Amino acid sequence: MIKFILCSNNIVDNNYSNTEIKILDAAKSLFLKKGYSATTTRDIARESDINLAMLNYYFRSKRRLFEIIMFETLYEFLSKMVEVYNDEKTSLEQKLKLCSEKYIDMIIAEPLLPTFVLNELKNNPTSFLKMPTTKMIMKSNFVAQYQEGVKKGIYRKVDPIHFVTNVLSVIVFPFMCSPIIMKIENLSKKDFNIMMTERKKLIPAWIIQMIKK
Amino acid sequence: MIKFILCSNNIVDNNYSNTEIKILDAAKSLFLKKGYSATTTRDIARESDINLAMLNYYFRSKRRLFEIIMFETLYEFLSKMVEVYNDEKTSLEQKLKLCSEKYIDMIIAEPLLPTFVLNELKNNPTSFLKMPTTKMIMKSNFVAQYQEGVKKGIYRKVDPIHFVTNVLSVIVFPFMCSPIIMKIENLSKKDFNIMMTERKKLIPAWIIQMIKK
DNA sequence: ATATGAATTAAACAAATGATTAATAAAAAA
DNA sequence: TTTTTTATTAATCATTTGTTTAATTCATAT
Repeated sequence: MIKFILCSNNIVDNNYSNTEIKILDAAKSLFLKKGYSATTTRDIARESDINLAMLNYYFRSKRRLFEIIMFETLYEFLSKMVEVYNDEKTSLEQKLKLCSEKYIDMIIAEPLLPTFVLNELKNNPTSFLKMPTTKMIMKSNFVAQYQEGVKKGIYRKVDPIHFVTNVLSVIVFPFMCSPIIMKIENLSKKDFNIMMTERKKLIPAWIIQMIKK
Repeated sequence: MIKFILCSNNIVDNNYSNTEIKILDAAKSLFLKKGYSATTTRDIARESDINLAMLNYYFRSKRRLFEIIMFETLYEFLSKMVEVYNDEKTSLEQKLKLCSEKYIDMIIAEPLLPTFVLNELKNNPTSFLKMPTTKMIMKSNFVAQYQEGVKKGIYRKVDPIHFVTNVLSVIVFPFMCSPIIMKIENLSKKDFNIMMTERKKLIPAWIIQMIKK
């Protein structure tokens, strides 16, 4: 049984001391903002207002601290996915609506997460290998419902991986382009979030049109 | 008039000496692979097989070298965009086909580019501000044709920024997820590229279904 | 109250890193 | 050829960075 927990806003049983939590919070914030290499241990010490030596005292090394944060962040991310995708009670169309709402809210709350995850994953794909929930998406109720629809002749047939990829693409990618979109459309951060909120309703409709015969 | 040119495979009039080109090639490759902070000047010197001091002799600082590469990379990326989007002879549907083909080929040739650009842009959005072609996409023939279609009642009406964002999302995002997709689908790099090549045909059809009434 | 272990601190270390220097080699100009 | 400019090299500098140490404070149990 894994005993992990990352940040102060998490609820799972938490063995971490105050100091550890301060370190983890600051480190997560900095790693997300600047990435692994650009974040120094002294940055983390300053931001969390602890003595530099405490980082190594509690977490042994910067690398190990990073890996704990990476694991927790990935786990949190994937858990929220699985939750929606495997709900037996909802239809495919409801799931589409639920997951775009949930993801968009989640990323508005933590906008640096997607770029961070995908970027650090590129440098170290093995950290993803360890995650249990990884393959669950393709075996989820969500995909099964799509394939049923194909059988019934309601939906067009494509490899489910394309279907899932498309859904995630139109949800997540715009956030990764936020600096570009904000620039070319002259949007404030607030305006941008309004635009993303609009998409909560639009995306399910687009996806349905995309697959419906 | 800007006189820039980055790498050996570029053709524009090139004032750079052999040594400079070796440095630029190695630096681009390393910056793309590892990002700015994780790349050291000694890495670049080793990879380009030049003396460490030559980097500062020719480019003054690591930061300045990076900015040259970033500018050139962005410029190259955006130029290819504008080319397709502003072609007066092609229809919207042809443009969709052309641009998904062109982008997918481009990213297959340089798969690290999207993550690199978006990641480094997050750290320094001003570098994008300097680019001239930035706002051209929204004023392109591509967008105009979509809006015409809306007027004619052929296409559903949404803010063009959503339309453009969606097109780019389904083209680019899958590449940024390549480690994930390869993992959950058990694909080799070759298999993955085949899958992306499939999408060249699929994407234009999806987008049309998405917007057509 | 005292002793024991855990938590915290300031200082220091060793390696890495961006940048510079001073000397030398090569190329171009005189 | 000689002079002058440009390119290249090895060595060095000053910081920065991850990590450790040794001393000190704090908390807890005896």
